[in-house]
Amino acid sequence: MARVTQADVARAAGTSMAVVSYVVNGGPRPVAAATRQRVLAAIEQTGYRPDGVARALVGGSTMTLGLIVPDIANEFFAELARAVEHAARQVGRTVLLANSEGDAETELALLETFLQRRIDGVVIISQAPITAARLLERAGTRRVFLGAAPPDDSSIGVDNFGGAVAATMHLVGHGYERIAMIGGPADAEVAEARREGWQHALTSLGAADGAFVHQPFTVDGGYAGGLELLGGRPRPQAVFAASDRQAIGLLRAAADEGLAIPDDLAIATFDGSALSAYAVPSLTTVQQPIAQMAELAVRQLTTHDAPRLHAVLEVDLVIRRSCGCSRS
Amino acid sequence: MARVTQADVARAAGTSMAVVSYVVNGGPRPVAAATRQRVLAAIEQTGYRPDGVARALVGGSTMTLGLIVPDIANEFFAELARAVEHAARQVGRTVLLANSEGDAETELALLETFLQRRIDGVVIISQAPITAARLLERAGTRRVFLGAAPPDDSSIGVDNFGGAVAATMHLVGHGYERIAMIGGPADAEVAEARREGWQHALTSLGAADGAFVHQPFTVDGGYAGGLELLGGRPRPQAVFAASDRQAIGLLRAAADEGLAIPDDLAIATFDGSALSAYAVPSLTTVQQPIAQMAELAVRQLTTHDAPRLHAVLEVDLVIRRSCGCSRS
DNA sequence: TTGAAAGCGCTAACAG
DNA sequence: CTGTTAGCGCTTTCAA
Repeated sequence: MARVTQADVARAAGTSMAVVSYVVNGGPRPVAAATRQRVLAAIEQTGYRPDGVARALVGGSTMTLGLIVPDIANEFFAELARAVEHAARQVGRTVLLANSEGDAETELALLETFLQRRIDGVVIISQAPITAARLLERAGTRRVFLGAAPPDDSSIGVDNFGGAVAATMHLVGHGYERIAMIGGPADAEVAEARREGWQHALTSLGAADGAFVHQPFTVDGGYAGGLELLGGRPRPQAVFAASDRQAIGLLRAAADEGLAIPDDLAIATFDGSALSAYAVPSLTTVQQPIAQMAELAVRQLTTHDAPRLHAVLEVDLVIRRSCGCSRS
Repeated sequence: MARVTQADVARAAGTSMAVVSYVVNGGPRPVAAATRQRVLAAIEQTGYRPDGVARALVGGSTMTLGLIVPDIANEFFAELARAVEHAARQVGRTVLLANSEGDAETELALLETFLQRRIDGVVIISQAPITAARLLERAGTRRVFLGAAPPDDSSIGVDNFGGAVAATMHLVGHGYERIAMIGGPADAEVAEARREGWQHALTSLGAADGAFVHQPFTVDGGYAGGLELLGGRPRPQAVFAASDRQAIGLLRAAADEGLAIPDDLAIATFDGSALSAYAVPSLTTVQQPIAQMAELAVRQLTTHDAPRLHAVLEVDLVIRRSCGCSRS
C-alpha cells in the first residue's frame, strides 16, 4: 500500500526516472515512441499517480488558486465561487476556499495560510485591500481584487453607478415619484457607487431626493431598512435595494405592512443572484456578470505576465415582476 | 525578493537548520531558552514563512481537506461548505473545494486531482459512493460521505424518515386531509427516505394516500411539481416538499394559481437552509444540523485512527408561517 | 542541547 | 534519445 513513486515506474519500465518524467510531462526532452509505450504501460500497471506536492516543491507552481470571500453562504459569493472553481478547473487549477467572515484580521490570517501553502494566486473580496495587497506584494503572489481594491493592483469590478442609474431610471419610467433606497454600509465603496447612481438618476430627472437608509448587505438589513422606509410619510412608491439579500428582507417588510408588490410598492435591486429570480414576485435586478468576472480573474492569475488589469464590467438590468412592468 | 528559507534563518541566528525546525514546531527536541529567542528574533527579522509544500513532502500531511459538493451555489451546500471550512480552520486545516456538478465522472476526476494534491481527507456528497470509496481506499485516503454512502465507509446522515414523519404529522395536526408531496429523484436515497416518512405518517393515520410527484431538487422542479399537484382535483390542502429549493418553486406555482399561503395551501419542507427563513411566508421546515455535520466530518478526518463513523443525526422541525400555525 | 546529513518525490540540467 | 545527479525546503534520525 506504500506510495508508488516515479522510481517504481522507472524500474518497471526498465528506464530512468528522467524518462518517466519526460513522458508524464510531455517534455522537456523527447522520448522514443517505443520507450514511451513501455513507460505508459508501467504507469498503468503500477497505478502510479504523480505527486503534486513533490512537483510543486521543485517546480514552483502548486497549480492552486486561493479564493477568499466574506461568506460563502451568501448567494452571490456562492455563485461567484462556483464560477471561479469552474474556470480554474478548465485550466487545471484547484481552488482553496476560505471565508473571511467580513473581518480584516481573519482575512489576513487566511492569506498568511494561503501563502504558506504557496498558492499561485488569489482572488479576493477584501475587507482591507491595502494591507492585503502589501502582504501579497511582499510575498510575490499574484492576486486580483473583486470589488474594493487598491488603486495599483489588478481588480475587477462592475459599473455600480451605471447599474444603479439604470434601475432607478427604470423605476422613474414607471411614473413613480417617491423612490427610496436601501443602501449598503457607508464605508463600502460599491455601496456608495450604487447610492450615487440612484441619486444621480433622481436629481437628473428633477425629482426630489428620495429617502435613504444605510443597512448591512443582509436580509435582516433589508427588513429593517424596509420597515423604516415604509413607515415614512409620504410612503415611497418604489424602493431600490442595493443588494438582492436586502430586497428579500424588504419583501418581508412589505408583507408585514400588507403591501402588495408591485401594486402598492415597486422594487428593483442589485446583484442578479438566483435569489432574485426565485423570489415571489421575481425581482427586477441589476445583474452582475459573475461568470465573466470569474473567467477574467482566473485568466489574470494564470496567464504568464499578464499586465495589470483594471476591469469595470458592464451590468445588465433584468426586468422581472417586482418593478411593475407586467402589471395588467 | 527570493524566498527566505530555514537556512537563512539559521544563518541569521547562528544556529543550525535543525534548531530552527525545533523551535518552529515546538519539537521534537528541546531548545535552550536563549537559543530559542535568537531563532525567534531571526525569524522575525528575516520575515521567514515556513514552506508548507516542503513540509508536506517530508512530513506526510498537507493539512488540507477536500470538499466535493454537487453545486456550491445551492444554499444547502453553501451553508455546509461554510461550516466545513470553519471547522477545518479551527483545527488548522485548509479546504480545497470542488463542484461535481452532479456528475459521477466529474466527481471521480476531481477526486483524482485531490489525490494528486495529497489531501489528508475528503468530505464528499457523492454521486457514485461505491466507486469513490474504492478509489479512496486504494489511495489510503480518509473520507466521510454525507448522504449517500457505501455501507462500510464512514458516513454522516440525518434522520430523513423521521423528519418527514414529523413534518407530515404536523400538517395532519392542522387538520389537513389531502397532503401531497413533491419528492426528489427516484434514485436518490435521501429522497426516498423522506418519501417513506411522508407515506408512513399518512397511512399510520389512516389517511388516504396523497398525491406524489418525483422532481429534481431544484426550484424549477418544485415549480413543475407544484403546478402538477395544484392542478389535480381535488386539490391538496397541503404539500410537503422534499427540499427548500423545491418549496421555493412551489411558492411560485401557488402564486400562479392565485393560492394564498397558508390559507389556501399549507407548506412544509426539508433542509432548513436560509432560503426557508427568507421566503414569504417563511417556511416551516425540517432543519438539518449543518454545523454538527461539518464538525463531525472534520473531526472524523483529523483525529488519529478514529473508528468508522456511522452517524444519523437528529433533525429539527422548525415551525414558521407556511404551515398555518400562525393563522389568526 | 545542538549539529550534520539523509532523504521525501520530482524536475531539469548536464553528460553520454 | 536516455541516464545521472543535483537540488527544491524541510523534518528527523544519529552523533557529538
